[in-house]
This record gives sequence, C-alpha cells and structure tokens, in this order.
Amino acid sequence: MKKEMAKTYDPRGIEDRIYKNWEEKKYFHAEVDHSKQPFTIVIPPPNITGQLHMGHALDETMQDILIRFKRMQGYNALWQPGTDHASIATEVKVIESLKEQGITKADLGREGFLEKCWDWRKEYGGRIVNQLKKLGSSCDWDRERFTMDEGCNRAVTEVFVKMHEKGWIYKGNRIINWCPVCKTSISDAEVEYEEQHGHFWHMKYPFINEDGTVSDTEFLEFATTRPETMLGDTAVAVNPEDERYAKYVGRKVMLPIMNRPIPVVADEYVDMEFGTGVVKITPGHDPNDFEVGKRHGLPVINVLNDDATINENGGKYCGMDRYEARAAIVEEIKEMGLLVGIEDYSHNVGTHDRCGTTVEPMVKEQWFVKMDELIKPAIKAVETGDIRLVPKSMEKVYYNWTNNIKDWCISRQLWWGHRIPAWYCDDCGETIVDRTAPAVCPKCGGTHLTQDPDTLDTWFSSALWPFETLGWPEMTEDLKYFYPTDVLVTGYDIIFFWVIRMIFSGFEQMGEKPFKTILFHGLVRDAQGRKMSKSLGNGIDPLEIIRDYGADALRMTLVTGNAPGNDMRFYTERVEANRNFANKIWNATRFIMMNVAEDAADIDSNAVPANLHPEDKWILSRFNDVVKEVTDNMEKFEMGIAVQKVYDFMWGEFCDWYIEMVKPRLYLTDDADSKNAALWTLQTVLIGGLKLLHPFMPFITEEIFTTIQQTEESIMISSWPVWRDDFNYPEDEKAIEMIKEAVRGIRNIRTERGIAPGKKAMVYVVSSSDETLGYFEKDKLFFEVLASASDAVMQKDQSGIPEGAFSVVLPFATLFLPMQDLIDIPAEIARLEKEEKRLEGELKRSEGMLSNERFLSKAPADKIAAEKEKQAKYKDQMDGVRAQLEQLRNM
RNA sequence: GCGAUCAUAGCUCAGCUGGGAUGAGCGUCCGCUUGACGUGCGGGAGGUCACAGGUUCGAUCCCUGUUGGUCGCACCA
Repeated sequence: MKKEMAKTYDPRGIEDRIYKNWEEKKYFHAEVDHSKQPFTIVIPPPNITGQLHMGHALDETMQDILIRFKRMQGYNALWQPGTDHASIATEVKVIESLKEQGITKADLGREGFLEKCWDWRKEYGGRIVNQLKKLGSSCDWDRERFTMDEGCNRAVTEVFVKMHEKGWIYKGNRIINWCPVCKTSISDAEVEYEEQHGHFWHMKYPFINEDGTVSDTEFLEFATTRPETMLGDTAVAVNPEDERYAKYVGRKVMLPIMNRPIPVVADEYVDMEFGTGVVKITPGHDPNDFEVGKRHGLPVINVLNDDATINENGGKYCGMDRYEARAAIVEEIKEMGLLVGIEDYSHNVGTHDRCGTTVEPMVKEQWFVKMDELIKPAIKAVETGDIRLVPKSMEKVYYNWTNNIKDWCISRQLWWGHRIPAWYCDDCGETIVDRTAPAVCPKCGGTHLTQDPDTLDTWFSSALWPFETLGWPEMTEDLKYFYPTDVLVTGYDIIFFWVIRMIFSGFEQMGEKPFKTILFHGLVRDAQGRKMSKSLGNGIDPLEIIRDYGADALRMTLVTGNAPGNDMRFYTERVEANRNFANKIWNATRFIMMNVAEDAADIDSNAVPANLHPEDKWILSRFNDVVKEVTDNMEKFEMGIAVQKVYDFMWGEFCDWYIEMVKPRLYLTDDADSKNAALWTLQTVLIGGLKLLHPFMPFITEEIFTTIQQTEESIMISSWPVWRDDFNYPEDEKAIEMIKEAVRGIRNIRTERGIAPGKKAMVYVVSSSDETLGYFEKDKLFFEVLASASDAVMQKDQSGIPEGAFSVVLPFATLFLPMQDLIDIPAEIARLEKEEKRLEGELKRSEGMLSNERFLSKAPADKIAAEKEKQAKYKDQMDGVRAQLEQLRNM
C-alpha cells in the first residue's frame, strides 16, 4: 500500500501517540496464562522523590529491551512496575520544603507531617512514572505498586513478625552508625568512607601509683584522631604479646579531665607495630573498642547527644559541639603537659551517604536482623549457579559482602516509612510484636500500650519487592506463576543495599530465589568520564535528549557498545549518530514505498517468489545469519553486541549494498517478475530488520511497521524472527558467494583504480557465456560504482558488448568497460598472492593443530569439528584464489 | 592493606575464555545536488592491541611481574 512519507523522520509527536495507543490496547498487560511460559522482570522501584536521570534511562532501557524481546518471542512477559517511598530521601525533601514555609517537623507532629508526606507523594510520585513512559517502557501499569501501599505494608509487617518469632529480628543495645544531622541510625551499607585530612594527636595518660596518687613520671603514650572521645574512655589496651607493656597490664591510668581511673587491659585487637602499641578504649563510640569492651566487661559511656554535642557524661564540655570540644580538649591536654605532639594525618572517615555528615558510632538500642543464618542460602545460590551474576566478576563483590556481613540495623528514627509493629506496655514494660495493635498487655493485662516510634529502613520493604508486588503474603496465582522472576537489571552500586537483601528475603519468605539472573550495568558518566551529579551540574537530562532526538535515539545510545557492568560515557554526538540511523531506516522504507505500486497488497513474507536473483538470496541468507546471531546474543544478555549487528546489517549491507544492487531492476528494466522479486525481498528484509530493531527502537519501528502494513497490528506483539530454512540456499552457495566477491571486487575497483572523478553509475555485468568472468558471473547483476567517463569507452550499440566487459549504466547512457580497464591486474595479482600466502599459513596452522595430540585429547569435540570445517573452508578458498590467479595471469 | 577491573585508531569504546586488527561511532582529509536519505554517498589517512618476561607450533586474548587509571572492601586507635 502506497503512503506518503516525510523526507526526514521526526519523532516528535509520533512517540507519544504510539505510546498512548499501546497503553490503550493493553499490550503491556500480562495475566496468568498457563499455555504460555512466563518471563518476568521487576523494576527497581524509583524513588518518589526522583527525577528521571541517565542512570534510570539506562536501567529502564535494558529492561524494556529484554521484555520486548521476550514478548515477541512468545513469552508471557510481565514487567512489574512501582515506586519506592524512599523513607529518608523523601523525609529530607519534605522537611526542606516545609522549612521554606518556616514550619518544622515538630510543629506538625507525627500525623501532620505524614499527611504532608502523602501530599508530596501524590504530587510527585507520578512524575517519574510519566517520565518512564517517555522512554517507551512497556511496564504493566495496571499492576503498578508502591512500597507503602496496603499490600506492601502487610508484607512488611508479616515479615517482621515472622522473623521476630523466629528470633531473627531482635532489639538490642549495640554500636550503630548515627547521623547527627538526620538524627537517625543508619546501616553499615549507608556509610560511605571518604578520605579526610585530619590530625593525629599524640598524648599520654599518667599511671596511678600503688598508693593511689597520680604519677608524674610514668605515662602511657598513644595517639588518637578523635580526642573528644576520651571523655568516654573506660580503658587503655595493649597487645598481650607485647613485652614492653606486659608489666602494666592490670594497673590503672588516670583519665585526665574526667579524673577517672581506667584499667590497662591486654587485647589481641591491638597492633603492636602501629604507633606506640597502645590504644585508648572508648566502647561507646568505636565499633572495635565496643568489642574490646565486651570482652573485658568494660563500662560503656555515651558522651554524645543525638546532634553530636557533648552530653552530661562529658563533664564540663557538656553542650559543646563535637569539633569544638575536640579543639578545647586538645588545648586542655596541652596545658596539662600531656600532649606529646601533633601529626598531620589523612584517614578514611565514615560519612552518611545521604547528607555527607560524618557519622558517629554510638551505642543505642535498635532493632536488628540477625544475618548469620539468613545469609547462608544467598551465598549458596550464587555458588551453585542457581542465581547467575552477569558479568561474573560481580560474584567477588557479592561474596566480599556476604562473607563479612554483620547484623542489619533496621530501625530508623524517622517518621516516613513502615512503622515498627512493636508495642510496649507502659505498666510492665513488656514488648509485644504483632500483626495488629494489641488491646491489652498479655503479661499484665494493662491497656496502656505505646507503639515503637521508629520506622524501618527503606530497604527492608524493597527487599521484599519481587514477591510483595505479586501478592505476597497471599500465595496468589500470580505469585505461583510469575515467581521467581527471570532477570533483575540493576546498577552495581546497589548490590549491597538491595540485591543481596532481596535474595536472602526471597529464600526466607518464599523458599525460592527471587530471580534467576542479575544483569548489572555500569554508571552513565559525562563526556569527561565524571559521575553525573547535581553538584557538578554536569548531568544530561534524558528528557531533553528525548525531546531533541527521540527516545529511540537515546535508547540506542545507551545500549550500543556497552558491556555488562561497564561504565559508559555519554556524548550527544553518539545520540546524533543514532538519530541518523533512525532516519536511514526511515528513508530505506521511503525508497521501498516509492517503488511499491499504488494498489499493491501487502506482501506475504512466507510466499517466497520462485525467481529470486542471487543478490536477493544473498541478502536473505545474510538476514538469516543475523537473526540467528542476534537472537543468540540477546539470550546471552549481550544487547550491545546484538544491536550493533542489526545496525551494521541494516545500514552496511541492506541499505549500502542490497538497495543499490536492486535499483536498476526497479528503474531500468521492465521485467515484472524481477521487479516483484526485488520488492518482495526488500520488504521482507525490512520488516524482519524492523522486528530485530524493535526492542531497541520501539517507536520508529512501530511507526514504519504500521505505515507499510495494512494491518493495525502492532509490531510489539508480532513475532520475533527465527532462522528460516527457505532463506537458506545451499544449492546457490556459489551465486551468493559471487555476490560477496562482487561486493569486494567493486570495492577494489573503487579504491585501487580510483575511477571516480565524479560520476555514479551502475555496473552491468554482461557475458554470453556461463563461465565466471573474473569476479562476476554472467548477467543480471547491477552494481553501483563510481566510474570515470573518461575511462570508459562509449558504445551505443548494446549488441556490441565485448566478451568479458562491464557495462556502466549512467542515468542517460550506458558505458562499457573492458575488464582490464576496471581491474588493476598486477595489483590484483599481488593481492591474491598475499592471500595465497596467508591461506598457506592458515592451512599449516590448522594442520598443526589437528595433528597436535594435546589439542586433540583436550579440546572439546565441537571445537575439533569446527577446526576441521575451517580447514575445509581454507582449502576451498585456496582453490578459488589459485583459480583466480591463473585467470588473471592469462588476461 | 586486601580484592576486582581496565590499558586496542586523534577521542569514546566493541572484540564471541589463544589462530588473519574483522572493527564501530565521533573527529580528520579528499571527492560527490546520484530519482530513499547531505541526519546522505564514495574513498583515504591513522593501531609494534600499556611495558617486560613466560607458556604455546602460534598470544591483543592465558600466566607472572612492572607502570598508570578506576572501583569495591577493610581500615591502625
């Protein structure tokens, strides 16, 4: 069917229209259907505070490519979408916006504040979803979930209660990371270490003599980076092996300022080699010291308030900020003559990844998840390959974490999030953990119960995402059918936060892994290789790119030349290149449309015409190869390679060669059969190519597909191309090989002869004999070539075509060129001799390999077979080369 | 400190667990209003695949080491 098409492809307007149509037709929706195999991906839920950035764009693009590919392959493909409440991130944003109005969290109270949070969610929660749609994401929006919707809330409570019953969730006084700005505890994963330049203060504590007086001659010297913590010191430690200090163990030193006698203890934690081999022990504010303290029964003294000012345990420093106190304490120690020296020192300091504040280790009562047993199946699953990590190198990173895992601190002193389902009896102090609020205390019967004010770590609910979105804790049909999901696509930066936690949660709650494969991608960086960040202002807004170049071009840019797990740099030049590719495909379609007759019906790609020319068979068999390879790459998650192959095939072979070859048949001859065969092939390969391209460029492929087909049916629900026996022509191998030769020959002519001062023409190979003519077999082949009119011999009478000549068809004239004029025979002979030599080497190599016993005994059978096949191919090629040489030498 | 990973054309990167550098995009130079496309067409220049050893008939690919970069983890107070 003939249709008018614009000269350039402009995605604007088209993309939104198409997306709307897909949504209306419910193409993204999946229902349980036991006649089909499921293929499931759950989206990494973007934060409701989020704005689409390049990281999302990459993540969503990869998922959409996979889901569209599988959908076309006939799977029942479900892409489960949703958003994350992002406890701390959202709370911070809401507080900020309130601040502008001069309101604080406390002014509103818990209820009021939460209302504001829900308002925020209502206002901004949908924004990111709309942005995902701009990308073309084929998520099943009917199933959209939110980590704080009713179902997820139930799931969270259920997990908490169950794990508590099992003893795997407990409340305890342990050392945790505290953010003095956010005023909440955070997990180990949320601590980011950053190098800071500070000082190393060398100081000394005096011994206490046997008579109880403080010595002015005997001291224990050590160094610290955090002098203010001395206020909470409860011991000084040395290594038990350390002979220098053995005699002091058991004695006491006087903690200056606080005037508190503290013991000298021996503990293996102390490194004798480092510094003086003496460490001050502050169990309240250092995780290692906390452990030492536990071993020696030392008291724990917390000297900090929640905002990191010194508390009443800090004596006269009470109320002072931690850094002010540090300076003042150093000053006082100096005055006391106990400061030995100051050294510049750079070390890594833990900061809160959210706000950058230096975290303070503190002992606090918090809720924890016991990890030792929980993590076991998660480790095993990766070890046995039950869960596959792509790329494999991520396994090391994974084990690095799982093997050193500590209990997970899950309580947060925040309001926005899942409230911990624990109540305390005001009368007897009993703790009750239950699915619903208890009315009376089971222990004392008291009715004054207060719920724990804390909420849960955001990642606690995210960890349940793969099954809570499918209906858990209800064992729904969805869950039975779609779980475990197939692939998780995510960045390597959240492997600890999210991926590992989903895995152990999946095994614990479902008894089954949450996904079979994890596909990691890298970071999208700017053109200089820097991380895109708000503070640098170097972020490129994907929405702007979509507006200027189209989502297809953006998607292509994000996925081409990008291997799993690798970071990529983003250049607008690359987007342009992909926009150009879209235009190329558009124009190839235009060319075909212009040549299709006004009243032509759609072609039936199954009705293969009988009279295909060699070039038709060539492109069809090439298409067949590409289908096979691309499918293979897709199955292996090698999307970058897959798309590159389609790109190269469509542009480099289909457009550059096949379309050019076929032009004379459409323009210059009246042979209807030949014309139809060409048009059939053009359309068949184009449509096939569009299908291969569809996962990557969903919009333009849809636009073209619906333009050239008469059906309304969408390309996204069409079937993925498969290898076809009727596109395989073993009996015509020679003719097809000839096309390849011709392509090479023409290249040769174009380059080595430099024939082209400016005229484009078609070469028509003519010969009355059936013999191979140099590179070309007899008749019917047209090729584009740059030919020089001055090099050509004009012959008006076509009957006078000399044996073994090319005809060069210009728009208004036909030129004939003797073979000798087109081919630089000596150069060609030299080239072939080189080729002959190469093949000789290749054959020698192959023979060597196949006679090598070690190779034969060790190599797998298919490899040996492949080598044998190669050898046969080389022999064939050698014969060909020698025959050509013979021919050229006789010319 | 431990571990990972990278080093290929001027730039950014692909390269299927050893067998012709087969490369791509951008840039650059030369030539093209040709009836799909100048968002195009044709062509050229440009690489001792970081360096040094080793294994092998053969190494960009495997091993060891060196140098340089990136990342993760652990940090000694």
